Amino acid sequence: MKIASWNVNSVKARLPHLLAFLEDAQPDVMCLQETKCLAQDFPMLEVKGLGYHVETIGQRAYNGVALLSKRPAEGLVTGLPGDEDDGQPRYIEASFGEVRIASVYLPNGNPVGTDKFTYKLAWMERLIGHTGELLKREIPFVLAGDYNICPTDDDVYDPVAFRDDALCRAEARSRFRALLYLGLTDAYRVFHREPHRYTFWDYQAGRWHRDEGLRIDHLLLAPHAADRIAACNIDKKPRAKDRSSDHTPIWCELAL
DNA sequence: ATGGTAGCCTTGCTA
Repeated sequence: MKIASWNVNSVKARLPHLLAFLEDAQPDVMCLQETKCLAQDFPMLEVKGLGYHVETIGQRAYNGVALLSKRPAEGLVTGLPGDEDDGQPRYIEASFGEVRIASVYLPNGNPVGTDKFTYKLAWMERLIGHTGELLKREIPFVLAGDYNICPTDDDVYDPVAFRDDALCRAEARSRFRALLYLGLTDAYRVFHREPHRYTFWDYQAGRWHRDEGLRIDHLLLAPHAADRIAACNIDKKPRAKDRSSDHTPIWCELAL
């Protein structure tokens, strides 16, 4: 089973690139973030035309997540549990056979010192709590998405410049590590130990051409999924295209 | 050199 994740930075602007990726990579489940459109405005026909089912929640201009899948989703959960007043569409989760998969769009949190950073940390606390609930079920699951966290300085092109950025701050990194201490596995690091491998390159200042990026998109595996991991990689080809997202897809293969 | 780019339905916000 192949699972991919991609922050597309507007699914409507990225539709040709998304369709090309689905055709080439043939993921069984594709997790999208920053779709930036209401569910009613999602380009359903084009995606369904490639044989994918679609589950999505969204709003105009910001946020939005989706699960595209070759088999229909079951047991859909929309919104991260733990705060009824949080209306930002950043989390969607469902089962595909025996595997449960979530598309996660963790808050950016910049600038530090504002309510945006407070919201990020609170959201992470809720994700930690919900992960604990999922672990109790003792099923294979994958939390895939844009975490807006560089786990270590090896995941940043310029750690000094980003020292006080919300993506690198200790408060955020410690909560990411808390997810790992609960038993989740960073799928990319199972196969790749080298530093400076990225999933995001800012549009500005020629960051892509200089390979000055961040590793902020992650596939976190529950123990029963980590037991079955066969491969994981970052696919840089979509980032090289014209009119690309600032992120590129990451995927893993589970022997399930 | 405190810049630069992209998307949205904008004239600023978010990233």
